[in-house]
Amino acid sequence: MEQPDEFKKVSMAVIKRLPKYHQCLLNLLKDNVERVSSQKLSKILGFTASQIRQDLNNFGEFGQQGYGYNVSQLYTEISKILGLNTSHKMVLVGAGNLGQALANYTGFSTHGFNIVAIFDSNPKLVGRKIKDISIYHVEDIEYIINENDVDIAILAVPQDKAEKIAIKISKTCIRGIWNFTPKEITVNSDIVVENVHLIDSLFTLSYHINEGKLQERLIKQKRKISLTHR
Amino acid sequence: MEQPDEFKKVSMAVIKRLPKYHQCLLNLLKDNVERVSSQKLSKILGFTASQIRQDLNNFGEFGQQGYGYNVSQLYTEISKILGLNTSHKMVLVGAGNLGQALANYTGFSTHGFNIVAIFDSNPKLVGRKIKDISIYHVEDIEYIINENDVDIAILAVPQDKAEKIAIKISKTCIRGIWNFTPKEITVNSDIVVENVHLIDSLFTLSYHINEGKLQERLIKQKRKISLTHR
DNA sequence: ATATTTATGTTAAAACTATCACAAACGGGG
DNA sequence: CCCCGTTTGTGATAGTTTTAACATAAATAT
Ligand SMILES: NC(=O)c1ccc[n+]([C@@H]2O[C@H](COP(=O)([O-])OP(=O)(O)OC[C@H]3O[C@@H](n4cnc5c(N)ncnc54)[C@H](O)[C@@H]3O)[C@@H](O)[C@H]2O)c1
Ligand SMILES: NC(=O)c1ccc[n+]([C@@H]2O[C@H](COP(=O)([O-])OP(=O)(O)OC[C@H]3O[C@@H](n4cnc5c(N)ncnc54)[C@H](O)[C@@H]3O)[C@@H](O)[C@H]2O)c1
Repeated sequence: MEQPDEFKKVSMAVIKRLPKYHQCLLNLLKDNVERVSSQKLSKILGFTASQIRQDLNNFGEFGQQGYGYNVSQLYTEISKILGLNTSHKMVLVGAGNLGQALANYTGFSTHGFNIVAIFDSNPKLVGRKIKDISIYHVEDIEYIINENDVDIAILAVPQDKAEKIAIKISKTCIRGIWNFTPKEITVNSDIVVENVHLIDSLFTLSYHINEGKLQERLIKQKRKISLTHR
Repeated sequence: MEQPDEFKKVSMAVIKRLPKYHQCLLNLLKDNVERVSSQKLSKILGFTASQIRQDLNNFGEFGQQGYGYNVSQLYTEISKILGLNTSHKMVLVGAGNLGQALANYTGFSTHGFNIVAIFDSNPKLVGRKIKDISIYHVEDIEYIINENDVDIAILAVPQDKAEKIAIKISKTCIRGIWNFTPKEITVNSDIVVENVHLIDSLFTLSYHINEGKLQERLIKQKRKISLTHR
């Protein structure tokens, strides 16, 4: 089952770091920095230089001995790898609290991610606009997605509605779902799902805040806490 | 420098799964399920039964051979580990698009995370309320945090303001910062920072959507892409 | 030209995670 | 009370990710 190097799957750990490289290189580019070494990147990003070289080598030989990496070239390559060289059309489903915040945010379109339509089930919202983007009734979603060649659907609906909508749009030309509901959605197709589970993030923060007390508790007990069910 | 077992640091990978266990057990509890085996949890969560047992063993011996885990007990224990047995006071900094969405969300308080004050620099917002929570001027933030024994600060301000505010509140009784700005903030103290980098999440989604094309490109080249800087 | 410095790509080792496998403990039924 | 099926906790194993080391190549200085 050994695969040749070229087709070896890139690990999730590496992929998660790519946006950091992208951001960092964009900053360097803005500062008119022409070249950068893994060493310098290491200083900025806090990853080891070795890791940076290995990460980049998953995708190609972008550097040169004695010179380092050309900032502009590397930025372009990483953009391509992340699929940022072409722009993306998105739809937003759910124009509630979170949906409206996302619709009003300008930071996505600066990277080529544009919301082209918004959907809701609330008749009071349908027909309105957010930043010139029309809100349509969710029943028209499949048609509008296909008609406009939309890439990505942002899910910001109540969690009990998430699954149904996900299944619905999985029959369109949608390639990815950006899911803001706490629900773990599963679509049986080649659609990619990226979850933003804010509660998990908050709980992780809480864990770290609580870590000290947790240790104290264990130290007092002098050994593992053991339970019996009655 | 070997540490005894009880004090061995729990790995990040495990911590990230704890909220999943918590959610899952809450669901079981609601369904009045009394006991559960690692096997059954495995079915629900998609982790291996072995991993689940090892994860839980980082914190104690919560199960019993031949019986499994008592849902209610395990839920309580995981809640304690995550620091959810006591309620948390939070402040929100930045009452813009995202800030308002977060302030209006009820899902945090159901887990004991309550926003007790909101801060902004915009005089038009100061004095108003969101869901009965007053918006104060950000210059009063240190006083109000300390006065109310606030745990957590939510950062939803423009990114160029993030660092300054972070430094300011790091001198209060704040224990954790939940950072929604793209800025990587560093506070030189024992304050925990949890980042929600939405752009990174979107880029990761984009990567996966683009993955197919990326492979094609590599296959056509028949080997790694190699660059020279001139 | 040639030597020296810089810095990559890559191989090897170390550290970290996940899975396997099984003895030991418990529950329940006869 | 004892047997048998269940299921944990754990030590061993396998797999993954990170870090270290270095041969090699380009750039720069001499
Ligand atoms: N607001 C937050 O800060 C926040 C934080 C974490 C998670 N979330 C999650 O994000 C999701 C949205 O949160 P929110 O606060 O914006 O909720 P919300 O109730 O304010 O908005 C939900 C919107 O979805 C619309 N809707 C309902 N059913 C629909 C359907 N079938 N099709 C299309 N639209 C439909 C509603 O009309 C409403 O406008 C929820 O799942 C929530 O759990 C929100
Ligand atoms: N809205 C989104 O969907 C979204 C998505 C990703 C990231 N973000 C990030 O979240 C942050 C907030 O985004 P937003 O869309 O809500 O922006 P916004 O401009 O709507 O809101 C920012 C708010 O912060 C206030 N503010 C400015 N300076 C302040 C200061 N010194 N102290 C206190 N308050 C101050 C402003 O008055 C404003 O109300 C930004 O860093 C943004 O990059 C937002």
